[in-house]
Amino acid sequence: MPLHSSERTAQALITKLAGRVSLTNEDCQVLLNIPLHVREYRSGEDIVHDGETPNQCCLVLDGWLFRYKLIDEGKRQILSLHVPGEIPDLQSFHLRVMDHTLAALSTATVAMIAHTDVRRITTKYPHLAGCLWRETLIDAAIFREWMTGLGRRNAYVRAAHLVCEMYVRLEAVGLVENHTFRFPLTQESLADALGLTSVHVNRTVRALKSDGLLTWKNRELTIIDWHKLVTVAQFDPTYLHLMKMG
Amino acid sequence: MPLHSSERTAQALITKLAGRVSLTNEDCQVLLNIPLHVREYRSGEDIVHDGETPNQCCLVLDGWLFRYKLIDEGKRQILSLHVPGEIPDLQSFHLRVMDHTLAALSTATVAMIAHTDVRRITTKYPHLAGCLWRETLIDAAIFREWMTGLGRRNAYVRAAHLVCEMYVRLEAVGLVENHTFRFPLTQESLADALGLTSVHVNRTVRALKSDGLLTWKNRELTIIDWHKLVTVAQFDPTYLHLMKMG
DNA sequence: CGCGCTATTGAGAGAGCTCAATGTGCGTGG
DNA sequence: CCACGCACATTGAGCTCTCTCAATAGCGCG
Repeated sequence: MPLHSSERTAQALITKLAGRVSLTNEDCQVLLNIPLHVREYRSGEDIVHDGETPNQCCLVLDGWLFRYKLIDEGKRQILSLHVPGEIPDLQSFHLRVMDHTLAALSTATVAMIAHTDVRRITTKYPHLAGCLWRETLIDAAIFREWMTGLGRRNAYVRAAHLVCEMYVRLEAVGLVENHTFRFPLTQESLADALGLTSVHVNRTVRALKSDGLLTWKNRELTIIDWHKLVTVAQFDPTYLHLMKMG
Repeated sequence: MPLHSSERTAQALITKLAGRVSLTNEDCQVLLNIPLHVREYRSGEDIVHDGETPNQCCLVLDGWLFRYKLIDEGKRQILSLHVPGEIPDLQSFHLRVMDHTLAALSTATVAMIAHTDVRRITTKYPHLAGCLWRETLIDAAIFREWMTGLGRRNAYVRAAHLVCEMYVRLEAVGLVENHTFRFPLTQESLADALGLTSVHVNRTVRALKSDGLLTWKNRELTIIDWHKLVTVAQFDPTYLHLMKMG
């Protein structure tokens, strides 16, 4: 029997959280009953803008989102990439004003959750509050790793590291098949994520390909030599905190 | 009448939180009753190490702490600086393993808080849980700003931006006097925070000084021209989320 | 068929790095 | 009170990673 639309969507969140913490049956029931408002975004479309004061946040159901800041004369830094099961703007629940913009990287389906509902749940169910808090902390852990790359890793290593990270994150939500996954970035957006120019990304990616580490074509990326990639990137997935807790 | 030592220390946290959210009398009472264990650290001493699984976190009472990651061959990225009133490793409450190291930047006094006590409080007082959650979100907001600097700002602007940030953060806890504050970094640690080499930091700082923006001597930094500094850095303090909420 | 977006390539320039030497201030011990 | 050691700061010179500018190529879609 097919699930209701709202159940199907909340299921994404449950699956994600359940992969990281222990959820009781009650927890699951509560999550399944959150009112959701499903919405589609086109690639490149802004969802919540820098400076706004949102009263809802969004759960990614399908496609990728990303967050970015703009500084003088069109310079852009991409702060994070978000895949299904994540709530990229959960911070807006406790921080009134957006200090960056959330947008769709590809065509994307998201489920909006009202802050009032989040408040109701976090007040009544401390364990669920803890789960959500934890998600925002993992977010921050990823920021720390990116900072380290931006400050101390060269272009080649930094790119390799990002590929490792996205591979592991997508694996965790079942979106990798045959070492292959959708990687819906343009070279320009990849450049903005890595703090480079698109010209240099082009050369860096070419090197990664010609060194036999990966292939990337038509928004599909395939890992050719995981071991070498991990070695190059000095990739240690601890910071993704995928282990269960609580 | 002098406060008890533990009251005096918890007061630091209350003052900090009260500057950002509304605390009820009950909230304050709860905070004042947290068992604390005060401890001193020498400059440079590690407090919690990468890979550890701490069962407590620490409130800064005096001095500065910092967090960092080490990568191959001694490269170091400083991820954050922490001043009195902050709880730099609060994330360890929900993330079992440390993905970075917390250390003392200067001689520092901290108050240790057991995770069990945090759990007791956050479970029973959702509003306080929210306050603490919010603190970790502000942490993450600062990460985002630093990432933007690391990826997209040049050395001069990045350094100016950090000075602006620390000025505002210290102002908020009353540690600025006459546009002057303690800035206990060496050029080497500043370099690791900015993702530069100490040689380049030396030249960058010289430029900031000779452009009449600031002075910095004997670990004391004075802002000479705040307006120009803000303009150079394109500094907008929104991301510090100093406005009250909730 | 042609427009628009994305990717690719070349060549020159520059911000920031590396290596290495020198300077400065301060605490310690004789 | 001076000598010494140590940590930190400063400076020079050459180098390289990444950027800028600009041109060309490929591809999907109306």
